Amino acid sequence: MKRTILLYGLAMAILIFLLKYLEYRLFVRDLSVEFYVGIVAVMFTLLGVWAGLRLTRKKIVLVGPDFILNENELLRLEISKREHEVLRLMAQGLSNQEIADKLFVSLNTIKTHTSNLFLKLEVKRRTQAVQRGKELRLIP
Amino acid sequence: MKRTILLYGLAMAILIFLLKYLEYRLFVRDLSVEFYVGIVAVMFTLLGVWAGLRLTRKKIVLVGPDFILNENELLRLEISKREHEVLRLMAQGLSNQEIADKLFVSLNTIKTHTSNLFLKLEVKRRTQAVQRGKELRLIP
DNA sequence: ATTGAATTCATACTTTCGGGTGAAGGTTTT
DNA sequence: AAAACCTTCACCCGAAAGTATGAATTCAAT
Repeated sequence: MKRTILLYGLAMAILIFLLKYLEYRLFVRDLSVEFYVGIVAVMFTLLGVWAGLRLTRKKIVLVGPDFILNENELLRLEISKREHEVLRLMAQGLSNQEIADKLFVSLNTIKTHTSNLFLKLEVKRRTQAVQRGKELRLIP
Repeated sequence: MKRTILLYGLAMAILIFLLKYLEYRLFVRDLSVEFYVGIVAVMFTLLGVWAGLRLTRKKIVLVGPDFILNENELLRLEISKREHEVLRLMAQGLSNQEIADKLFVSLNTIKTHTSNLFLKLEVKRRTQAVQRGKELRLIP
């Protein structure tokens, strides 16, 4: 905050210096006052934008879509589409049987997928898999 | 966005009108150019601050501590301290046995706690309990 | 002091999970 | 075509999780 104020003051000083310089140059050359005012207006608008954002920057953060799939990790860990899908459903608290029903495959198939997932994610339990999946942004 | 630009334009128009008015008044009264420029600078600085914040406002959000315990829900659901603690550890991917070891109690005790938690949270599995716990802000 | 809730533990039983192995059918790549 | 990979499924086994019931202990509140 103190730093921001100092920076603002510094910027102000530089601008005032520039303005004085412009004032000297432009008045000597007899340019219109409107043009001069325009430059002042533009410069201070930009300064205002900059200062305003700077003053609030520490409290703000960009908000994008709150989940962006990390496809690199999927590739790196060699997780297939089906496995990814199973991981998603697992993260929703479904049992293997429920996942099997939802995907119209057998319970054994899901077990295979989950086992492979645990290997690839280097975890031992589904709760940990969900955690890890979220950490790596594989699931929301 | 379109609205913002329109508002900015409108504000600009008003300011320009005011400036013209000031220009007329001040020059008639023979006030210094520096004073005039100062007013322009201040106004456009403020305009810049306002416009800058406005242009980014939709993308920003206040950042506080990222977890605030919802004690009301704990009371409402009649979840005891011990149960809450178990829920926390459960959310960290620990098995019942690991939780038991960490709390220096028997496995059976943890099972009792988890069972009661599932009843109170109205879920059937630990993965769902973790989900629910996060939804209700009982755990980070 | 008694009531009531919380915590602890046990036993017994069922269900779900997870590990290991193997294998058939399909697709893609080489 | 052959190799490599994905998906599917099966069977077995042990471990973990979850359900039900009952009970002893502690601790706060009435």
